[in-house]
Amino acid sequence: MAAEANDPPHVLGAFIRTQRQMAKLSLRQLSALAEVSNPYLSQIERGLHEPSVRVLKAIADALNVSAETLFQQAGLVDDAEAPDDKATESAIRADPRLSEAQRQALLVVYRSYVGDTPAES
Amino acid sequence: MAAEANDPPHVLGAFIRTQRQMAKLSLRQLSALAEVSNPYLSQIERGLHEPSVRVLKAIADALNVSAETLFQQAGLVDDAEAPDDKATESAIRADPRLSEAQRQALLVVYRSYVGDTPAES
DNA sequence: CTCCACCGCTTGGCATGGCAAGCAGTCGGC
DNA sequence: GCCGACTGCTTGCCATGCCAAGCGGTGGAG
Repeated sequence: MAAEANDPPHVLGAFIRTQRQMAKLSLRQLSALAEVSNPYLSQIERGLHEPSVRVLKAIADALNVSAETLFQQAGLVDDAEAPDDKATESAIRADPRLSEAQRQALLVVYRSYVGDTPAES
Repeated sequence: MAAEANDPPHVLGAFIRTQRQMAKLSLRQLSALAEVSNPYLSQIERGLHEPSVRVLKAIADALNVSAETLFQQAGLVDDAEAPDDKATESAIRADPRLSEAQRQALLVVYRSYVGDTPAES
């Protein structure tokens, strides 16, 4: 009953490793960018440790991913929180710098990403 | 001269304490809700410790504030620059429903619309 | 083949996170 | 007066985060 996939640190580590490899970085390169030691990064990637906020942020920065994304992987947005589904859409709608056409285009793209059909409700 | 205000843990602690008092909760009550020990919560509020991700999330939950808000107080969102102009960009960055690739793509499109070059780092 | 540079991983140890137990102070009832 | 029940805080102590040093393995240059 290893249940690897349910282990939060394990999931986070796998995600980080994947991101690192996609960015074509070696473990040491990333560790240098994030200013953490290379052994510790290795341990994080293999799920042996749950990194602190500071380290998590540093890694997110070095990988050019948003910190929120990593926090999500770290298992902290599991249920009770309202994920604020509408936040992005609202922001796009309210943005004064967009023309109407641009606004519509952006919304279409965004909805296709999140799998939200305009809803014929 | 203890630069209290600049100490990330100190700021975070003060914020938590304020939120707790606004919610009319005693220290022990909040500690029970968040499932952390009351002495430790006391230490966090006074800036003596920097809580882990797990504890931070638990406290955010118990206080009914978004985890993101606490992370911001914890000093890990140095992107920050987001007055009015950046509302849309922030929303995209924070959106949990986007994959990293999608997030980047959306940002590129948005920036091309508003004529904003990445500018930073 | 030897050497050097890189890869990722293991090990020991110090610093910090986090808790159980116990402290002093305040308030209301007896 | 004395007593519980509440407030927040201090003090050991163990578990964990995090790093310096060193390991074996691979691949190209001499």
